[in-house]
Amino acid sequence: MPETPACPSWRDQVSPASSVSGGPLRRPVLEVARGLLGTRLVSTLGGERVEVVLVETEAYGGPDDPASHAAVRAGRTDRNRAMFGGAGRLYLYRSYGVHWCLNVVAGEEGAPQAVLLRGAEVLSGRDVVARRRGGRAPLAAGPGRLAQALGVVDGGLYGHNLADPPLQLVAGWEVPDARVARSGRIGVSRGAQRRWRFYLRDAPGVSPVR
DNA sequence: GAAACGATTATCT
DNA sequence: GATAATCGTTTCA
Repeated sequence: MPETPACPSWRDQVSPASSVSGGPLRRPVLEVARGLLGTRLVSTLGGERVEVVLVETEAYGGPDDPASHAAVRAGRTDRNRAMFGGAGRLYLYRSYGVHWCLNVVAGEEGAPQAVLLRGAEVLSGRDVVARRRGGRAPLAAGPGRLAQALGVVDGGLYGHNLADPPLQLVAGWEVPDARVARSGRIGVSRGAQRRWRFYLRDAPGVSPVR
C-alpha cells in the first residue's frame, strides 16, 4: 500500500506557502488563527512520523476574553503560564479530564493569547494514527482527536517551541479567503457570541457539528 | 475543604 | 439524542 501523498485533498484549490502560513505568530490572535489554516504540523513523537494540515482553529484572547483560560478573573496560574511566554509556544491542557488539547501561543510576549487547534486532515502516517485510535478511522477532526493523532498523550511538551521537533509547525498551503468560514466557538459557555472559530469549508478534518 | 464544572468523545438507545 | 468516562481547576462556603 503506497503512503498517502503529503498533500491535502483540496490541494488543487490552493498554492504552496513558502513559510508557516500567515507569517509570524507574534501578531493579533485572530490573524494567527486565520493564518494557521493550511499550515502543516509534523510530529515525530514516539519515533513515528505523522503529518497533518490544519483546517480548523479557534482564537482565545487575553484577559478581556471571558472564554479564555487566561481571562482576567483567572489571572496568571500554573495551568496557563505557557500563554504568557513567547509566541509559537505550545499551550497544552486537559479537557474533561480525558483529552489533551493543543494551542499555539500568539501575540506579544506577556499578552496571554492562544489558538486552539481544533481539526486537521491527516497527510501521512495514517497507519500510525489508526493504531493510536485503537483501530478506528485515522481522523484528527476535533481537538482531542488531533492531539491523539499526533501522539500527545501527556503534558510533557507543555511550553514546547513549535519551531522545533518533535512537534513542529512547517510551511503548508495558502488558503484563499473564499474557502474560509467563521462561526462562534464550540463548547464555550462565556464569550460564545464572538465568532472566533475559523475552518476550511468542506475540508475533511473539520470537527463534526455537535 | 467540598462541590461543580468543563475550549470532548465514544458508545448506547 | 443521551450519557459515561475521568480529573485538575475553579468556585463557593
